[in-house]
This record gives sequence, C-alpha cells and structure tokens, in this order.
Amino acid sequence: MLDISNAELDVMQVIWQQAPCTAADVISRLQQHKDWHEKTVKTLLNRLVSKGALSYQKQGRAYLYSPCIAQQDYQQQASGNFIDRLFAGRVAPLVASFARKHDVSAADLAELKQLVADLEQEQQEDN
Amino acid sequence: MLDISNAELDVMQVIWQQAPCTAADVISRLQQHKDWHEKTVKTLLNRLVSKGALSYQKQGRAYLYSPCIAQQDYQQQASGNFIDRLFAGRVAPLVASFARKHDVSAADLAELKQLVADLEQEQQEDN
DNA sequence: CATTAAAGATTACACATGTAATTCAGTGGC
DNA sequence: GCCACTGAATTACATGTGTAATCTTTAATG
Repeated sequence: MLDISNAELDVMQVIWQQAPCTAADVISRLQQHKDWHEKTVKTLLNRLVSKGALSYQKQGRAYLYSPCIAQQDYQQQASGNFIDRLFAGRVAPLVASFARKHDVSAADLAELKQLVADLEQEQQEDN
Repeated sequence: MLDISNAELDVMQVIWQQAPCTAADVISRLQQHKDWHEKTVKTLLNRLVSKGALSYQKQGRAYLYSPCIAQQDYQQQASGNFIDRLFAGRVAPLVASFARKHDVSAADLAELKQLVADLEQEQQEDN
C-alpha cells in the first residue's frame, strides 16, 4: 500500500492541484506556504517517483511530473486506514470527536446533512 | 504536540482500554492480536514514557502504567491534524470519501444523523 | 567550441521507528 | 547470604523521513 510521508504529501498536493508540472513549477508553488530549499523539494520528488506515487515524462532538459494515484483514491485509502486505527472503523465517532474541538462550518454541516440523507437513501434501496 | 507512532498506538490502545496496568499485562493483552516479542513491547512502553504519553508508578518490582493523555483527547488532536492535512479542515469531504469505499453501518449512519441534528441545533443557538 | 548555469542523480546526516538482544539490578528461594 | 530469575534500562541495527549539499550531465551563451 502506497505510503506517503507528511512532507511528501505537501508535494503531492500541489501536483494534484495542477498536473503535469515541472520540478521548478512545484518548487515555486510550494514556496507560497512552505519554507523549503529547492534541493529538498527535488529529493521529495525523487522519493515519490521511487515509491510509485509520481511518474514523469521528459520534456527537453526537464521532467514533467504527474501523479500515479488520484487524490480521491489516496484520500479514500488514507481515511480508511485512519478511521480503522483510531476509531475502530466507525466514521460517526470521528465526526463527533472532530466537532467537539473544531468548528464545523455551516457549509460543511449542510454537506454532511445531505450526505447522510443520500446514504440513508442508498441503504433503503439495498433492502 | 504529542506524536504517537503506529506501533506505539497499539500499545496505547490496550492501556486506554484498561489502565493502570503492568508491562506483563500489556504484553499478554497485545499478544491477542499482534505478534510482537516481549522486548518490543517494553521498548514501546519506554518510548511512550519518554514522550510523555505514559506515566508509571512503582508497584513492588514492576511498574503500573497509566496514560497521560485521554483517548478522546488524542483522537481529537489526531483527527484535527488528519482532516487539516488531507481535507483542508473540512469534515464532510472526509465522510464522503470514506463512504464511497467503505460501508457505513446503519448504527453509524443513525449516529451521524443525530450528530448533524445536534450540530444544527448548536448553530442556531449561536445566532 | 569552451564555459557556465541549471536539471536531475547521488550522497549525506541526524532523528524517528520497527523490532529486538544484551545488560543491570533487585527479589525470592534454597 | 548467594544464585537465579524477572523486570527494567541500555544498546543495537536496518529502514524511513526531514532537510539538504555535492556530483554529473547537458543545453544555452558568448
């Protein structure tokens, strides 16, 4: 199972945001919020390629990187693992725990409500 | 911020389940689901004490370990971090992502629905 | 065409983590 | 009182991770 570290995840995020892109591209977009040396980002790009999280295509002197895994797929995998480990596979306690400490925005709440409704619908159909 | 690794978390789980308890206790309860050497568990206990996740009290020759952080508190912290990193701090997309791949049990769904209702209630009171 | 600058590849190094083995110290049994 | 056993403390060692620096190659420039 693809395991992406924290620092690596920051790199993946900008690539997911817009791909394909060059290393220079990633570096400049990352510098908006992180304070990383150019070499650091290159190392992370290399590691992500080794891990099979990124692929690239030569474009002249530089490389064009693309994700090998979709953001949604990774989010799904990671959420599953997280919820299994910390909440015995149940999602409701996670939401409860999160809400106890953090504010849930109105938009978030509305979306959640809709989701619950949809899931109920599905469940009825299954019967 | 208290950072507990995966292996360490398994140890914390059994201690949260029932504390205080001795190392022998933890070892035997862990052997139900993990295949770890006794020495491994002791190492993890030591690291958790160093990190300030566990404290102990001498009881004769052995130690009685207790958590320094409540399971709920840790869950809250970890959930917050996770959701911030993977879902930009929004909980609904996490639930959506999770539900797309895993089954949400009826109980879980009901709990979720209740939660949403409660949160809506709170939000109205805030106005 | 020789030189420099820039891209990627390789190497570095300290700390974390998984997984133990070895050492030390105290307690109970003979 | 000495020895063995058991629990804790220390040490071990490979791999992962954060954070770069150095080396190598190649393309552009004078």
